[in-house]
Amino acid sequence: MQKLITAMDVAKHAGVSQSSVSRVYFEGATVSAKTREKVLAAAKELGYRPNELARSLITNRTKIIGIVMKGIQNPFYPQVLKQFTTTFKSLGYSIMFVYTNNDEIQKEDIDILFNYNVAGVIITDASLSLNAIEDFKRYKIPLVLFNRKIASNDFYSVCCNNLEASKEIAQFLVDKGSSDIIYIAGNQNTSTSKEREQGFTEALTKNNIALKRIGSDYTYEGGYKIAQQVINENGIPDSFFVANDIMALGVLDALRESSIAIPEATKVIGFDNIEMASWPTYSLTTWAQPINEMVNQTVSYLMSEIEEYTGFADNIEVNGILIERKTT
Amino acid sequence: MQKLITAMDVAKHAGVSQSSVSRVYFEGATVSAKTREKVLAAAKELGYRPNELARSLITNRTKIIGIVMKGIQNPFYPQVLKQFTTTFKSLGYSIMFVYTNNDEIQKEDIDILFNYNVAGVIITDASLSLNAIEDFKRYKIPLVLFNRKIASNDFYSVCCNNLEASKEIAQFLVDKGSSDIIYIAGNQNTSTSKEREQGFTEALTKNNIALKRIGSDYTYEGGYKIAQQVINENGIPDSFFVANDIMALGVLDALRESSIAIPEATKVIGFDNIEMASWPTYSLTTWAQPINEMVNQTVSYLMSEIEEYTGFADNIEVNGILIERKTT
DNA sequence: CTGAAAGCGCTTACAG
DNA sequence: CTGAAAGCGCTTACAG
Repeated sequence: MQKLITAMDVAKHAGVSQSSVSRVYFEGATVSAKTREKVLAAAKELGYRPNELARSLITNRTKIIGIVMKGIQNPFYPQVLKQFTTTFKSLGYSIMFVYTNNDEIQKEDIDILFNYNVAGVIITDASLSLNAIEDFKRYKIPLVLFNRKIASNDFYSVCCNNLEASKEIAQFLVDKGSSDIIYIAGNQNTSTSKEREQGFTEALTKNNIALKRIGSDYTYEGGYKIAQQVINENGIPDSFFVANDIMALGVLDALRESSIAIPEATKVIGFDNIEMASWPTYSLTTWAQPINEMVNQTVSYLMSEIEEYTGFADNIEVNGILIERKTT
Repeated sequence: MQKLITAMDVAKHAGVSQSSVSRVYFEGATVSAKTREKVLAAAKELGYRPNELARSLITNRTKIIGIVMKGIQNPFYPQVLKQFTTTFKSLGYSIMFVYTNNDEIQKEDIDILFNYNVAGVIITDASLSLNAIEDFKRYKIPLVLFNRKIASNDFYSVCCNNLEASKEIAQFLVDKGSSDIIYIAGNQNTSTSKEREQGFTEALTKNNIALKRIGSDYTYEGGYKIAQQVINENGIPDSFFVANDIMALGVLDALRESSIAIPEATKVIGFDNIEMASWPTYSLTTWAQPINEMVNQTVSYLMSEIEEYTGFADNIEVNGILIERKTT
């Protein structure tokens, strides 16, 4: 390994003390313009850069945010990741990325983040095992559940207002004249799918319509298969409310393969407003999740908890908006 | 901030020295079974975990790999990210994720990775500014350019064999009877687009066919617009070779909107084999990039350079395979 | 096999 | 404003 240029090397070269070098790179420290100049010149010449690891060790705080993601196959999440990365970068924070297959985050998934002493963690589209919950509490690491909440209410979560959204969606379909409606759910036990189902059911009940529910898994293939099944077995309803866009695209494709006219014979509405929903082939009516605002809420909570840990928990719900396109 | 449990705390609790605690957690160190037991028991009780930052500082090496990604909107790359994360995790490495908008990676994009003293870096779908090149050389950080190469040949790159692939694609189209063929290029200056164009041109020339080339930008919208333009201005060719799948989907959608029968009136072939290419709506013929093998080549190079830095550079080309679907 | 001690590259009271 | 010194939590020769 290459010998690192350290603050000591720069100090010698500049004829100042190592502390002075440190002060030049530490925001808020006071150094005279003259010293700063000498240090920066020496640093440039030697190719010095402050070692972030040493910094983190001595200050006992890192500028790393852990992001744990499951559904990276769903185009919604790369967008989210992009937003987070960009926003945190502007605040001087880096992203440690963890991919997991677990619906319920396990201790093993996050161990490494704790070992690196991350400043905060964001978990998207997954819940937490008891083990993991304990660790977050024990080590007082700020956590935000993004687009998912957990039953215990022990952590801060940021979601779209799913209940309100699905009520509006239901009313929208009813107003369009639908009375025979199928809800295609996402993975069981996910708060998003449950809430969307709940709001939807409530609004339908108000209109004296019984909900038909079919379970699926938040994937394109899941939506595709379920729609085929509906076509073959149940007959086509007036409309489908599909718990996320990527499934809705599967539903659309299956309906088309059976030459079912949309929106004439049946209507389809999704959730998320992923990029593909706006493609002319799909032109999917959907609910836009306000990613920007959700990201901002998450970031500002984390920043304040990093500043001073309180463990404060809340479920934040951000309003979205219906995007009407050609499938309704 | 919470007081950390350190090796010293564990040592006192277990009645051994701090060195012994360290040895229990350091692979390859020798400790008696008895000591190990005492230490682990104490550690468990106290909730000790070795501080990765202190470790990295003293050993002067981290277990962090930086991944710099530009095209996260293209579904090809989330897949790549997933593979890298999974593979590196099994090797004990974590991922620091950097998103950038720059076609040419700038010093600012990677500064933070150097400050964290990452063990290695992967840059996908982007090239390097001179500044950045210098830094990688100067600090001797192993680097792999993934799915992109740069002119200077100074770094290891891992790509699909674009030249061979595009030759085969050309021959495939010619064999299908095409003689009027348009190539829709990706971003200018990207090695992938240039190589695909070159191989394609060579094979067409052999068949006495002149290439028609239109530049675009590797996005869905880009493909869509170009195809509309072709429809309105140039007339439909026998077939399109589109430099990546996401653009090809845009092309398909535009053709369909104009009710152009595929593959009867014109054929379309893409590159990447992203998941959506297999969706029944698209069923796009394409070239499958062997992601797994590309990832493995990247990882094994990085691992050996981390073991012992040589700065060895090479351009690795991995063979892919034509996936024939319904658009040809 | 184990412990005492040096040292990784920083920040930060403490004097001056 | 600046320097000398302690200390963050580890690894690793060095003795024993």
